[in-house]
Amino acid sequence: MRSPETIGPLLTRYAASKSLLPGAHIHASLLKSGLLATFCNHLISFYSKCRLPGSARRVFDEIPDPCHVSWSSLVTAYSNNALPRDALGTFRAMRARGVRCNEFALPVVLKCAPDAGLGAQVHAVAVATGLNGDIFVANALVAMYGGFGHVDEARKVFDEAGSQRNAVSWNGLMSAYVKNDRCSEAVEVFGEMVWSGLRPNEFGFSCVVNACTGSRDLEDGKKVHAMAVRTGYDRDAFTANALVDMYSKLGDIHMAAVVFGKVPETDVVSWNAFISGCVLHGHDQHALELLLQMKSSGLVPNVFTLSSILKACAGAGAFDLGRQIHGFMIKACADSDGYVGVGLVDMYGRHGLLDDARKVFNWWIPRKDLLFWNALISGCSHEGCHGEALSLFCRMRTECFEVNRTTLAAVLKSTANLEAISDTRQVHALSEKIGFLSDPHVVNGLIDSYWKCNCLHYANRVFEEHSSDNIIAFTSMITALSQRGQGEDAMKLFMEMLRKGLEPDPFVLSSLLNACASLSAYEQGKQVHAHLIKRQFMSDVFAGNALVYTYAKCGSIEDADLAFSGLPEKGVVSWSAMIGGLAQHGHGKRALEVFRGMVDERIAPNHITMTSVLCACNHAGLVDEAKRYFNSMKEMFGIDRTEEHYACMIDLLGRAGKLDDAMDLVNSMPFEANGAVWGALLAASRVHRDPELGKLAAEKLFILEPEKSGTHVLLANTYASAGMWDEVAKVRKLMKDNNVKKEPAMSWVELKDKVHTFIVSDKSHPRARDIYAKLEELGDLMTKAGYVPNADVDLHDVDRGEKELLLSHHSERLAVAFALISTPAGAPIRVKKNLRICRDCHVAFKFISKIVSREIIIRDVNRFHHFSDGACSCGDYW
DNA sequence: ATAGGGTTAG
Repeated sequence: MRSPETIGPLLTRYAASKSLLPGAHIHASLLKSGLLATFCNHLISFYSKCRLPGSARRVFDEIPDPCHVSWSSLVTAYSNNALPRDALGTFRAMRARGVRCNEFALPVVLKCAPDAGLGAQVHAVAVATGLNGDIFVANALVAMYGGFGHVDEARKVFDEAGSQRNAVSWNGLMSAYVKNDRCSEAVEVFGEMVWSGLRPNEFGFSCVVNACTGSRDLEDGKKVHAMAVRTGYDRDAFTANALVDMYSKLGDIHMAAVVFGKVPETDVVSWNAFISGCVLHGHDQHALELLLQMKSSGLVPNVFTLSSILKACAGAGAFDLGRQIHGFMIKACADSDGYVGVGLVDMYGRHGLLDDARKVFNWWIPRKDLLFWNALISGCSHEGCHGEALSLFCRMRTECFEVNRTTLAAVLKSTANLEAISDTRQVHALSEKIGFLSDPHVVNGLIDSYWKCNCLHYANRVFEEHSSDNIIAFTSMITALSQRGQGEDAMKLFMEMLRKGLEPDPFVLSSLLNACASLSAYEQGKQVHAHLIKRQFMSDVFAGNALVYTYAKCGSIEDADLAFSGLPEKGVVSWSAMIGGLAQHGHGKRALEVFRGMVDERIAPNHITMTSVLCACNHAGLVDEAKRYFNSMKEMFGIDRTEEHYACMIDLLGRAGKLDDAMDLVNSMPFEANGAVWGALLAASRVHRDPELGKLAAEKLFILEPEKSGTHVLLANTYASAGMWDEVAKVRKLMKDNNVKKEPAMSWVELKDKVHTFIVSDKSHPRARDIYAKLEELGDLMTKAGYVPNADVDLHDVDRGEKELLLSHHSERLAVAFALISTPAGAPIRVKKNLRICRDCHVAFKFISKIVSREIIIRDVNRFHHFSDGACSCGDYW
């Protein structure tokens, strides 16, 4: 037996190193020698630290008359071993017995308080016993109030602590603000602490970094980072991880990578922080690469990692990996974590695998909370099962009771697509009732839904109520306007937003780029690009993709290419945008090369990519390649053929003159042929002079799309191309009888900040005189160069000379002439047109491009034509 | 050298 005075320190040492066996041995010998009561407090503490609160309790029960230290040690044993109810019960028993409450018991009891009410009762005990003056107790009170959302109470306790305040007090107060979404105040508290002369420790640094993250304040964050480097606290594991989290959450992926590389001991949390930031900002592919690196560094991903990675899988189309994670989870029984389940429902939902999503949803009994419902409802909205989304929403209201902004936003997407005005109004009323009308996402959903339901009045009202300080409301309106072709109004609204002092973010700029794309506003697109650079948004994946798309739509495939090469990360959307752009510009071979590059990079194509690929084959006349892709896409990429793929294929076969093959495909496809299919066949029948097929297609179109005037014109042209003039006359009479009007052909050209609109024989433009003079001048030069007008197929009921004059006054010619007299020599000219370019203008622009030595780029409804030096990029195949 | 308070990833 050891000498009694060494026993206490020994037990303390065993407790610190959790050496259970030697400690238990001492316990036994104390029992034997009858000295237990002397060292009972050491023993209770020892068992508590060894995570054996039951043994601590048995020691306590052996003591005939436990003192206040024994009592508070037992309370601590329960509290520190996650038994809050036992801790509280023991505390009550101790109070009931009249045992003195000391300053050690209160903090651990406060940690166990289930709500602020009980916490306040403990606070009252502290005041009654005068223990509230103890700084440990005060700090614990600050933490308790902070944790239950009573920040102002926490502040009061903090203030009352006066000169006793220490670093823990400051950190606790900061944490209280951070936990209650008052991050900028937390940053201020940090400033006060520094000002008061107290040097922040590692807790303070990690806490203030989180505050900067929460208040999205990168400027302050960088200052704190610099300060941490100066004081060496950037080497602290928590602070380093918090810095990684800050940079990656705030979108500075580059700095996140730098800081991540300097984390002294990279752990799962560091990886998770970095990976989740990547996913948050759309760098899905990067996130997946990080997972591999993480695994090869020997760390095991946990549920945090997996739920981030599932999002990345959903975004990047890395669907096999998603399935592997699902399998891994079933095996590892990691299903208790709801986040991963939600990630699975979300991933399957976004992949169009609604059955799998439903299965996971129905199988995940343990925690079917709000998030699960949201994931499934979002999946349904996403996949177009809008009716199911609505009925799930109703079921949810009875089974789950809770609804949040994600739910509302998802269900509004469905009411929008169903154009269900009364449902939209009901969701609007519910949002108002439960206080979500201040939420930007809900406002966004409402505006969008009212737009789609054609209720401009309500959309405007919601917008005006929230427009003053809400950038998301502006973004919704700008998106809605640009999607409805009101690009100019979208630009105006953006200017208004700037005037109101709202800082543009990547979302609104991406939306604005779409407006530029729809307007073919190249110059304005470049300005938005400049905004993106100036505000350091170039690492934003969405904005980057929008740039590719916009430059392509504005006729500059070179700029699109540059934007594409500069993307920080290329996802399926980026590749598809580039392939689609190349396809529209007639660079079929290059589009296919890019597609092969995409496959080499192991980016899984989706159905949109495949449409672009087929479209590329179409514009370049690559029939065999198209057939190969069309026939093997299911097998190679797991993509089912959609109506669009069939329409594209039928168009391609028709254009190539394989009308029989095209009809075979129409008859064998699993869809009812739609307007796009018959339209393609009608166009093909005109080019390849098959009036019989033209008649059939036109008859279908008269039923399917009676509102479209183009059908009559194309049919008449088909007859005209086959020399069937009687039939031409019949169609013309039919048009007159049915009062069908040709959709007016229009062209647009951008000059500086303004888009100029022209219609045929337009005289309304302020510079009309100069424009017509230019056309006349060009006409002479063209005739000298060998140009012969081709007026055979024009439907206007006028004599030949007049027809030729009309041709030379087509809207695209006016637009080109206007650009010629308004822009410097040699500058390329970009014109957008609402119909297909006419044959005669196509010939004329070839001549003009050579005469004036300019590149003329025409975007028609179908594709781009680049005229340069007497030739067109389409090779006259269109 | 008997007990207590504040920090990280979805």
